[in-house]
Amino acid sequence: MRVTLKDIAEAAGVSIMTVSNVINGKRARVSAETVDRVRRIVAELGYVPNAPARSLAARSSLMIGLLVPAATEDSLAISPHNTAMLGHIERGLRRHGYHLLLRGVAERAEIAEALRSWSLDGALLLGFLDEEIDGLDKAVIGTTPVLAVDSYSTNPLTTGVRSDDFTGARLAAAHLLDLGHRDIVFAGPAFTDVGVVHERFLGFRAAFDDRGLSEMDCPIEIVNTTYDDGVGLARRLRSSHPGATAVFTTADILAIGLIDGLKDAGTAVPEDISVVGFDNIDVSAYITPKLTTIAQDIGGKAAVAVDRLLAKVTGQPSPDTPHVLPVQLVERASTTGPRDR
Amino acid sequence: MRVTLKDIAEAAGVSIMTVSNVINGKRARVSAETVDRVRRIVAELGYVPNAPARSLAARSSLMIGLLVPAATEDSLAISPHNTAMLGHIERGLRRHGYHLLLRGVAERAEIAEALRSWSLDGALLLGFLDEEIDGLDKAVIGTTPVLAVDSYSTNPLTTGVRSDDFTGARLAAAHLLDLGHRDIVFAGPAFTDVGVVHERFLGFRAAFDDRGLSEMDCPIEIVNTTYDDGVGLARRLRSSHPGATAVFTTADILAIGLIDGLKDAGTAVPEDISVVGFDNIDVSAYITPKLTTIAQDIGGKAAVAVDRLLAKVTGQPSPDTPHVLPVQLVERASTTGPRDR
DNA sequence: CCACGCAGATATAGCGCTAAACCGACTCTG
DNA sequence: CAGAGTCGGTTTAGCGCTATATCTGCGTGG
Repeated sequence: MRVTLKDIAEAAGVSIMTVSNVINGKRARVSAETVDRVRRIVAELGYVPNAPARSLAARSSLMIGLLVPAATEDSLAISPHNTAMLGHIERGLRRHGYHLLLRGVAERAEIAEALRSWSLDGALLLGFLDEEIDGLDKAVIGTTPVLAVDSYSTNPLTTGVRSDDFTGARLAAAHLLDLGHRDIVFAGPAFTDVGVVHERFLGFRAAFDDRGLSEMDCPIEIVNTTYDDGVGLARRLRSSHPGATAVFTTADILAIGLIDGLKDAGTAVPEDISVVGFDNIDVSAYITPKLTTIAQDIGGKAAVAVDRLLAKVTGQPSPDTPHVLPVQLVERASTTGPRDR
Repeated sequence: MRVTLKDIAEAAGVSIMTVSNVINGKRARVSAETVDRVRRIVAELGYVPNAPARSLAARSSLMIGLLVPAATEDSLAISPHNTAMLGHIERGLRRHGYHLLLRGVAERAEIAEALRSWSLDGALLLGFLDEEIDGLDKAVIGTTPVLAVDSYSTNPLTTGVRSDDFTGARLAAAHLLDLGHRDIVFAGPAFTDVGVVHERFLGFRAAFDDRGLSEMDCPIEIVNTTYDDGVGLARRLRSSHPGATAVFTTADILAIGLIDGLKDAGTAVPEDISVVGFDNIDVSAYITPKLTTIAQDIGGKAAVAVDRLLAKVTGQPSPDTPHVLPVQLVERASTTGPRDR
């Protein structure tokens, strides 16, 4: 029924190992004629190697796990930014001959389980909280190469790749300040004293410091990063921060919801309120007004993540400092000077 | 180093099979005390089953392949609609204890290879061309349950799930006709005499027939379904179809590009040209004007696909007619009567 | 009191593949 | 011309797990 090495071996009149060697390109110890013959029979019989068997014997599966945080609820499980990363990562891995096991992770414990069960050759952790990454010690990870993307964890086992969030936020805030805004709201998810959001907050503050505006009040709005949360924020913004003339958000999708919510409430963007996003997802260029945002190099981040992980997988020592990708301000139409119509 | 069944067995003073039975919940032949003891030791030693070994021995991997068409070029490999499906499918599979192997497929032959190599328990084919699905005979598929999503192929091996494309297009065209449009362009990718796009074309024409407008000219614009293609279409629309007052597109992302292109060229949407999309991806509600489109029940489609596939996987006979999900017109702001300002 | 069934296990035999050791026949080479 | 390679393989020994017998007491009914 299923064609195995044995079948090929019998048909070709050689041993099973010879066939294996041919298939794996270890032609060193096989004559050219034998290679040809085996190749022909493989094609004839439509042989396809059995991956589990290969994994079991070789202790390598050519499979890379991609773990992404997933909500247990019914909301969109994968963020737009992670979705964009996903496509690039899949392509990158495929080009290198690896396969991708996609796994949404709802609870912390699942990370460990996912890592160890599938004898994965390696795993990429996309956008987890730093404390989750911190918790991954040798006992949990075992010997699986793991790399965290977008993490500020100092866990040496997961040293990975991220964007320059600090500079991004600083650029965004500088842009708003230079336009003349002074009452700027920082909108993003709850953060502790470390992590992506915290870093963006620091960058945001730094722009004020740069201009000697350290004493200035910077209202913070804690809000999740979905479209609906943006709409919700818009609803309460006028009452909670009546004087605000600009909002810096930590995610484009949040900014987009915010803009739509503001427009629905009759607040003009950018005339009444300027909005800056972060990520530069595709959609940001499609909306009206086109979103001013901080562009992350998504393709670059994915490529570095894949390269670094595969290097680790093939046993090369990996650097112990994260690769930080530059970001840049993409000035579009959602920002202008205050009362500047 | 790695904890195996053998280690547990030794520690518990039982045979390896007893441990295996406990782990797989076949407690029928194991006493309650033994179950407890083994359970405790499993937890203590942090045992996690080795999936490849299990797959090899049990000829079942708990892995479902998700194959999506992928461009070889650098463009976004996964369409927005498939991306949306992806999230729902992953969640559905995870809830049932299955894992997801995501695989972009650039060439036809890869489908066969992907299907057979990973002793997948089943596979979902997302949005492939009908002729590609047709080519999947017993010899290619083997015994792997396979289900095609969004296909009109009559291949009984892949009978799956799709939306009611015909009705969707008919609704869209009817909507435009009812608004008074007569010169409507059909914009979508090249199609043959079968398949999603063809079906939408038939539905589009049917709306004309319904109104006794069979003789009416329906210009067709062959265009791929990306944002950029939409922009490109906008550029040539005025010259190629100067009289057109409305465009029906086969994908939202194409419609969005078209709208942006038209706006850039100074053509007002919907005042000068009405645009209807298809899919109702999230973005369609974010743009300005909000896109009138045909909503597919993405969550429903994903759920049915998962349910049907898993039924097949567990050996239940599967229906030989595709599950067709209803669609509905979502009337938003990108359509209005011609010259109706 | 003896086959007989049955709970509670265990022993055996692979699944399909690979790593590593081994082997015979040649070819060098000093 | 003996010892040391090389070539072109083959054999052996699993990887960690599961399916399928098989075994061992022990209570039972006839």
